[in-house]
Amino acid sequence: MIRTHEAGTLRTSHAGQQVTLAGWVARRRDHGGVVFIDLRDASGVAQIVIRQDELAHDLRAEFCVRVTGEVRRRPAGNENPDLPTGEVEVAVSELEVLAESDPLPFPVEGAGELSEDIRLRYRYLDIRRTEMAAALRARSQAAYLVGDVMREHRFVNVETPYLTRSTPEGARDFLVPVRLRPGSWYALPQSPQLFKQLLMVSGLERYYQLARCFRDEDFRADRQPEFTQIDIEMSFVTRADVLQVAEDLVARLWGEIAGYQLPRPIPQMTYADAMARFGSDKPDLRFGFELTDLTSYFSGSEFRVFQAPYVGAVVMPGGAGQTRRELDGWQEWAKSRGARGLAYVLVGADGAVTDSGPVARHLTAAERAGLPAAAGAGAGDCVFFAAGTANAGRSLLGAARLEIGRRCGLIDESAWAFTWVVDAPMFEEDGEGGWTAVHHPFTAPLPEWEGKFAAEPGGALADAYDIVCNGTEIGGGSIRIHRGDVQQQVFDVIGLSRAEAESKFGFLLDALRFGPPPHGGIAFGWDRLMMLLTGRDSIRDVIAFPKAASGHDPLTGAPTPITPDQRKEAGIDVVPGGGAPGGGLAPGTPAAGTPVAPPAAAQR
RNA sequence: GGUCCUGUAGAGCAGCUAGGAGUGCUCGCCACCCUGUCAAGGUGGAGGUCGCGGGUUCAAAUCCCGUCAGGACCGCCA
Repeated sequence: MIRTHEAGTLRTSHAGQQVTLAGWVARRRDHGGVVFIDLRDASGVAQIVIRQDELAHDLRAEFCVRVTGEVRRRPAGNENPDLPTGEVEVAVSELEVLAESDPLPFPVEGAGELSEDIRLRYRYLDIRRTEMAAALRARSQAAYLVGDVMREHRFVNVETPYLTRSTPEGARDFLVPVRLRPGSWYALPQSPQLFKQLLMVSGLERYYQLARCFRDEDFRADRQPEFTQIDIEMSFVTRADVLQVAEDLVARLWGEIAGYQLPRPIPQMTYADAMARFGSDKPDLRFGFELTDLTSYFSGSEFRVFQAPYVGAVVMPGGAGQTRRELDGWQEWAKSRGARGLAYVLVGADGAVTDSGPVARHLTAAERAGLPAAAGAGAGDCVFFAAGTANAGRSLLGAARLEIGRRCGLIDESAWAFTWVVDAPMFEEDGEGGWTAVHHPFTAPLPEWEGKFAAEPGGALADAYDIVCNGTEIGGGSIRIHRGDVQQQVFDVIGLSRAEAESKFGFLLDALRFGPPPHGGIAFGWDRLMMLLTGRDSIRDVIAFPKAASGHDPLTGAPTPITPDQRKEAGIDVVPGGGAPGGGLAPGTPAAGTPVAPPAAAQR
């Protein structure tokens, strides 16, 4: 080693020792006759003192240096209590510049807010900053904890392929051309879902993996095109067994990283409850102000807007004091979410509904009189309404509830509020008269729905569970279908023909013919989970080299065009069907609107 | 595909509502001074296509149109 000690480890017990340190110039304080340098390495910072060395004046921020000298107690009164090493300093006898640094594109030390673009372009400098380094260290520590917990539960860590088969359902795939089979493409996995189910058929019984997943969809602050899941699957289990393991994992992570003792078991609520009470399948339980259902209250109303399948309300405490401009702002807010507006009434200081707003004058005296109590509003509050279909109305009110929570400071930022949301619907209408799987088509129905989900898809409930923390879904899973006939019924409901099913999932259906065990699992969004655990606002702050929100990598410039030669060699423009090895079109009808038909299943 | 916000020196910003010379702030950078600082301090200095293009105007960082880039959200994300 070219150093004897790490800077952040020096203490008074080292006083009198000769040490050699190596690291970066975090700060320099040049007094002419004496120069102080804060030397930073991965362990922390130590002050070094340089006298009568001309080289010291030429040091600049982020020079990489090596120093040798004696550790001394600082003179009385000059200790720095803010620094772990603040009682000592190194009196330098030798100074060597290992590498100089150009002037920095942005301050590495003491930086406040920085544009993310420049941080990503010089990500290696960004990671020198303690906040970023701390996030990556926390992530590493958390990954070790996951390994510990999974090993204690005797899970087998298996790596599943990154080069796999395109599955047209769900998100868009990232595609990889294959030189040896011109015109044929691999897809990067959206999740290891099918492989982990195959591993259950294999009899491993307990599988986990920190798996990279790829989805070619638009970005959000908490969404990246490649992201990591803690992927878990278990055999011979019921829902309760999976939740037990999941809670063990979450409890360990929050206990050791956030110092938070997770209450066990984590409470559960049904999907239907979550939607009715919070207007969301991932409710933020850090504050109350649940939605109220006023459908029956207004069932006889003459007000045409309230003659709807669903009328609901949410209360904004103190909202009656809002200016006209603020109330109009809510209309704009609602319109930006695709709603017509957000009706409201204001409750006066006397506890009675005032005449303000466009709704109050349409209500009868009786309706107005009972409204505050029915909506749970008190004097000075504002009641927002949504009327329409239950789904749309509740979603709007749920979003309004979150917005109220933010604007009114109702959310305790230091709180952790976990819940399971269980029993989601199996299917939802696809808008074209058919059904589509809410979760994925391998999700098992609740036991009581097993015999009848096909006859009544709209009401069928899945044996599925999402874990929600502070209004963010951090994981989700289900008990899977392990019988081929049930799987086939699901495919029938979602209108997937036998030929299509065979073409797309034939390998899974094959496997289900060979004694598949009952199984189920869960996957946690690792990046999102770390974002919560480290208190960051963006998933990009817990990923070493993320893509920018615009969809590219400012550091490397990827993605880039390829050369005509690369294009030719990869066989990108080759249309399979006759010429390509193993070619021929898939059996059944190729997906409509797909210009190039997918190749036949390769397993045949 | 859509809505909104942002773009001014190397970094972070103010200036824009109400047009009047690149007017300003903090940090950084360069030179010099300085032997106890720890966001060191002091003196002096350099650094600008006000994202880009067009329009209105006697005059545009400022108003209008377009465009590009970055960000947040809706759609999308089984």
